[in-house]
Amino acid sequence: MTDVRTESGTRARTRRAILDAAVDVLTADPAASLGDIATAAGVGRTTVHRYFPERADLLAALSKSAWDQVTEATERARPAEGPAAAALDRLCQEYFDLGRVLMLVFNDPQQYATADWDACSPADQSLLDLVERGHEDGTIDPRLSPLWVQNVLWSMLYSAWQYAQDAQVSRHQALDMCLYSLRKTLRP
Amino acid sequence: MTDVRTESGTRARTRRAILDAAVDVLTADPAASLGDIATAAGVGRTTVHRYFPERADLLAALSKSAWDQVTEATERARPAEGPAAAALDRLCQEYFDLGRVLMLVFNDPQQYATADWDACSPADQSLLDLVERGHEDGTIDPRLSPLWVQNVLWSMLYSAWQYAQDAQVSRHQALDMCLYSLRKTLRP
DNA sequence: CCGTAGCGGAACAGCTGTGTTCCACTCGTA
DNA sequence: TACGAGTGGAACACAGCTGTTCCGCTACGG
Repeated sequence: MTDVRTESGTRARTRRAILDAAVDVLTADPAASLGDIATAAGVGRTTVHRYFPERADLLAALSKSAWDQVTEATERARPAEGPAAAALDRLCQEYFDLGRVLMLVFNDPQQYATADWDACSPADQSLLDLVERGHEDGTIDPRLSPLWVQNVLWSMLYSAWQYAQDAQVSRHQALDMCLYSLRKTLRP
Repeated sequence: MTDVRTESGTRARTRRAILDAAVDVLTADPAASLGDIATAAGVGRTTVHRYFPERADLLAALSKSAWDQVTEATERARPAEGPAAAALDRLCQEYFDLGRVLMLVFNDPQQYATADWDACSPADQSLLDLVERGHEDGTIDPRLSPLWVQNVLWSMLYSAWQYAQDAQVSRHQALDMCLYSLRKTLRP
């Protein structure tokens, strides 16, 4: 009945509306109340509680949603194919498109850290593997450890999102800058 | 009487203790209560209110403190002397030492945005000037706009702090990685 | 030794967010 | 038309944080 997968069409739709609104509102103000989220979703606060009994449940669902999106994006980028540097390029582009959803799990990781997320996720792992492959095939600077590359990739993405907001620059241009800089950094 | 500059020795000391504790606690949990901060400072909650009547006053003082530290660090780096790339190196090192204080104003800029801070501060401005100088003297890649360099610098610093925490890596090594990567990115 | 500066703690009222319950409303559909 | 699913809103109790007041304590200097 309450199983997500066997939900009716309407229920699934309002559930999504709430989650989407939560992303919008919480990125703007991480301490926003459930009332704010409900309003943004065009929904009563009661309804929010119907779908997510406690605040933590909503946050967990949000975290899982983000996790799923990252996993899908990672698969789309086919990180194991071709030269490592090129694969990392694809990965970067895919992640960039996810946008705001990821700003959340960045800014307060401890908020959204659930059982799924805290451990080294498959997506994280495939990135680390990718970097090691790059060390071997000579397309990534061996002085840069996988963990450091991971850090730089994410923070560079963060920069790009910020840049697209602050400067009057298209998302495409911001991504270009990001890729250009990242390539220079990783180049052997 | 309540003027910060004419405070007695003891008052100045407890004021600092509260501010320091606030940095510690708020970096760990941005939504921490005043009680938590008071406890961390080894001080009664009443005392906190004696120095900072409202929460906003404490946050403003924190913001101002961070602002002052950034300004001092910027001056120490002498951003207008020598080749631009080298000056930016010095700037990066100075900023890195400020550490956690800056994580605060990053993570929720709208929290700490005061009249001083929101406008383009002298520190920000001298960084932007520095990059333009680098374009002219040929030590910084002209394809990278000043604003983008600013974004990258800060997020690279953030990476380094994160890296020093997560990986079992000394702060010095993290800074080395940061500088190495930044140099590669900015190189013409 | 006394007075004052500085502090801690208890107590209080007010506010905001949360979680819950209950009732009424509006749709589709059998 | 009657029914049930899905919803919104009002109302409530509860908890936590905040800001304030007041009282008692300690330490230090004249």
